[in-house]
Amino acid sequence: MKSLKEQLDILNDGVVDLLPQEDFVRKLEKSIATGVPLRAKLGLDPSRPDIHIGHAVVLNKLRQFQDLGHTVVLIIGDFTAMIGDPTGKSKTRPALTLEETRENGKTYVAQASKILDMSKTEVVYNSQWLDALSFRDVISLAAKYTVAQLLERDDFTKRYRAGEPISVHEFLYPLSQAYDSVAVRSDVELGGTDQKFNLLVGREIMKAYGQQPQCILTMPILEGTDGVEKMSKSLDNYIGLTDSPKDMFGKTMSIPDSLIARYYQYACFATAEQVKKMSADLADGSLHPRQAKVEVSSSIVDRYHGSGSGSAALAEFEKVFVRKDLPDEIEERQLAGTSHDIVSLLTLTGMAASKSEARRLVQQGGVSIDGSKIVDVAAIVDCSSPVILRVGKLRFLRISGS
RNA sequence: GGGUAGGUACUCAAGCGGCCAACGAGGGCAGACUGUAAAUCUGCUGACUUAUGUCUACGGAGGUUCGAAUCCUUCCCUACCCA
Repeated sequence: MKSLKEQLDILNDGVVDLLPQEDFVRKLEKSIATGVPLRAKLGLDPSRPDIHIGHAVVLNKLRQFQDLGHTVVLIIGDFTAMIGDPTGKSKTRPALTLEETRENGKTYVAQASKILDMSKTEVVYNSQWLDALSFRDVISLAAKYTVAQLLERDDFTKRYRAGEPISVHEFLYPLSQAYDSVAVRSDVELGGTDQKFNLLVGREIMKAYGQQPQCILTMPILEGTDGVEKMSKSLDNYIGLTDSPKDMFGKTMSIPDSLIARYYQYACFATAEQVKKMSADLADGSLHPRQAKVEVSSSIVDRYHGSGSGSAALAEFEKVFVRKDLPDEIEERQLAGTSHDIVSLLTLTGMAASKSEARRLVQQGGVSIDGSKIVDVAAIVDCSSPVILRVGKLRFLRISGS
C-alpha cells in the first residue's frame, strides 16, 4: 500500500472539494495502519442507462481509489428511479418499473466496468434497504434534518424564491441518498460538484445514526460538446461511452478550444504535468488547437475502443472532412420501387421528420445525391442502382431500390 | 377554507375579439466562413398533395359571437398572501 502522502496526492488531484481534509487524512491513516480498505461510494441514477464521459470524470477518480487498494461501492438508485424525478426539472420523466431499473442498472454497471476494476467493486441496489423502511422509519429519518437546512440547497433556494413548486418528496430525496450512506457504511462519497449538498447531508445523517460520518469528494462537472451546458443526454451534447469510434472522435473534435485542456485532464488519463504542458503549449502557440484536439480525441477513442482505434478514427475523419470523401461505412437502406421524388425519399428513410422539413432541407441546399446538390423540390431520384443520399454535413445513407 | 396573480409552440416570453400558426429571445436545422472548430453572418423552424388553400394548436370541457389564444361558465394545475 502506498504511503499517506502518495495517496493524498493522487486522490486530491483534480478534485474540487475533499471535505473535511483532516477527517480524510485520519481515515486514510487508519486504513493504512489496519489494512482495511476505505469504502468509496457512488450513487447512480438508473433512469437513463447511458454513461457519457462526463460521468467518467467521477469514475476515473474511483478507479484511482481502487488502484490504491480501496473498495468502490456502486449504488444503483433503483428505488428512487421508481419514484420518479427528483430534480423537478422535467415533470414528465416517467417513473420506471423495477424491471426497467434493474435492466438499466446492469447496462450501467457494464459500461462502468470499462473504467472500474470490478473485482474491487460492490454493486448494490438501494431498494434493498429503502423498500424495507416503514413510514415510521421514514419519519424518524426526516426528523433528523430541518426544512431550513434543506432550503440551503442551491436549487431549492432558487426555486423557492422564484415561486416554483417544490414537492415534499424532493426534500426526501437527499435524505434517502443520505440513508444509503448509512446502509453501506460509506467512508467517502463521490459526486459532481452539483452533488455537494446531497453528499453533505449524508455526513450529517450518518452522525445522527451514530456512524463515523463520510467525507465528501466532488469532481468538476464536465461541459458538453457545446462548451456551455453540462454534458447530458437530454441536451444532446454528450459523448457516450458506447458511441462508435467515429462519433466519439467527431464529437470531441467539435468542442470549442476553450475546453481542450479540460477534456485532456478529465476525460483522458493525462497526468497533471501533461495537462500543464498542453495548456502552456496552447497558450504560447507552439501547439495548434486542432492538433491538441486530435490528441485528445484519439486518446479518448483509444481508451474506450482499444488502443489503435484512435488513429483509425482520425484517418476516417481526415478522409471525410478534410478530403471530403465518403465515409468508409455508410448505412444501407433498401426501398421498394426504383424511383422516388426527393421529398418522399427523405421522409421514407427518416432523414427528415416530415415532408415540410424535407422540402426545407432541399430548398436550403442541404441535400445531395451522389455528390450533386438537389435544388428542385420536385426532383425525381432514380435508385435502380444504389445512390448516396447526403443530408447536411454529417448524415449519409446508401439507398438501393428494388 | 378565503383572496390575488398565473397556465401560450422544445424552453423563456409577448399578444388580451378579426391584420395570429401566433412579436421577440434562446435552442434546433440548413447555408457562408473555418481547424467538421468556436465566434460571426444569412435563411428556416406545426402538419398536409406549395396552396393568395386545408387541418391541428394558445391547461381541459362547454358557451357567447359572422369570427376567440383573446369575452363568459365550469373543471384541473401552480405560486403568493390571509386563516
